Amino acid sequence: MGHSQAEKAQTHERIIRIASERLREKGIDGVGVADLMKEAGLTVGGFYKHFGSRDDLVTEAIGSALGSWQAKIANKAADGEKLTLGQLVGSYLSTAHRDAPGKGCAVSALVCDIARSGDETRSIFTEQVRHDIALIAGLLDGENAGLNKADSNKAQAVLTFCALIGAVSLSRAVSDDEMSREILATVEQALTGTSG
Amino acid sequence: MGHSQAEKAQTHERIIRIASERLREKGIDGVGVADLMKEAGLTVGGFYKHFGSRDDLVTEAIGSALGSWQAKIANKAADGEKLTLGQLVGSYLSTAHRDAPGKGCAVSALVCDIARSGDETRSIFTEQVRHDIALIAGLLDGENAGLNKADSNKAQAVLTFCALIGAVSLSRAVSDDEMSREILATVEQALTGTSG
DNA sequence: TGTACATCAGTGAACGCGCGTTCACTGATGTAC
DNA sequence: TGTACATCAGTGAACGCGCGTTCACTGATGTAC
Repeated sequence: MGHSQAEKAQTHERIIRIASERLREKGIDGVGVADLMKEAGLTVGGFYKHFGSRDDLVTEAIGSALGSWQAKIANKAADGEKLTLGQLVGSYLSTAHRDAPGKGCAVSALVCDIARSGDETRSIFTEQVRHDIALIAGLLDGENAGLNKADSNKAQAVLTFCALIGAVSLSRAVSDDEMSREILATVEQALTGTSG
Repeated sequence: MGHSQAEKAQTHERIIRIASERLREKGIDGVGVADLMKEAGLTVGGFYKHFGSRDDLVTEAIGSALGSWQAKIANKAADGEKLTLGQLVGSYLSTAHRDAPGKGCAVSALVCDIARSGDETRSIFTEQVRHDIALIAGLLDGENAGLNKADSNKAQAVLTFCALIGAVSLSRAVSDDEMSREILATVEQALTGTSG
């Protein structure tokens, strides 16, 4: 039952990290405060030393979840050579990503829930989407040597983003594994093959 | 408090219709049995004369919701001349559809929820998606006079479907109206303009 | 450097509300005679 | 055709469980002297 300032910060982050995974897996209404604290090795009561309410945690955890995937991509890009669109699309539309929503992109895991959420969450979400689309548009720069770069890249980036979100969402909801894989493979082919 | 066999069937359909709208609007966890019955002009207790449990209702209502949008499209096609891809995409990506999820396509309204649902619901969903993709592929027949019709149409239909779902989902979750409209307009342009 | 004391992260029981479900009851339907 | 009776859709109060939140308490941290 010891506690220092540093420990509190660690605990806080631990709760957020667990919550951000469980939220992506089970949805906003699928995670309970008691279960979350138990998984963090704590008891319920302590929760309110970290968050004003369950809603506050959800807002913070979704923000964290939205950022974490982008951070993963950024790390991958920073690690070695620069990231290509093909790599991004390939990993996004992989069965590994489909099967691990908790560690994956929060946009495709939570779009529906966020559409029903409050202004704060939706506003954080909006900036994330804006950022993601810009990131894709940037990657298109390398591939498209066409005319009207800025505008056409932006449009192509929006289409690409929508297709990615739609494909992963559908591949998770569909119960037929063959169809699920077909959706992922087809969209990957369309976005990285002779498209754009 | 009167009741005949015909009245019971009507009541059952009324509950399902209301539930299918509210589910699309508020998600699976967002609708309560008591509220639903109240909106249908009834009291809670009677619910179990129609459904074994809340889960049973949800399964049936989602099935109904998934079918209803397709039925709407079918009617539109049957009414006058035959439906074109441009018309389908245009109405799907309209702000009217975005702003009325309760009366719109259940796929984009509930993908995330369905991914977390039981086998029965996901299986019904799967067949609906299969059907929708076939419908789009059929519409592409009219427009694409290219080679390898069957295969390329199927692939293009999958991409189109994913983009539609993604675009509407995102347009609803984003809080910036300008960005929301941009997503819809950009994807419509990409799918009906010089794409494919 | 040691000692007394305030702070506060974490505990775990208890509270209270919402909601799905149950149940005894009502009265119109519709069948049996 | 009329009458007695069984059925069952719908009522509304009550139950019980889950879950978010509160609260009195504990004991290590870290500051004041």
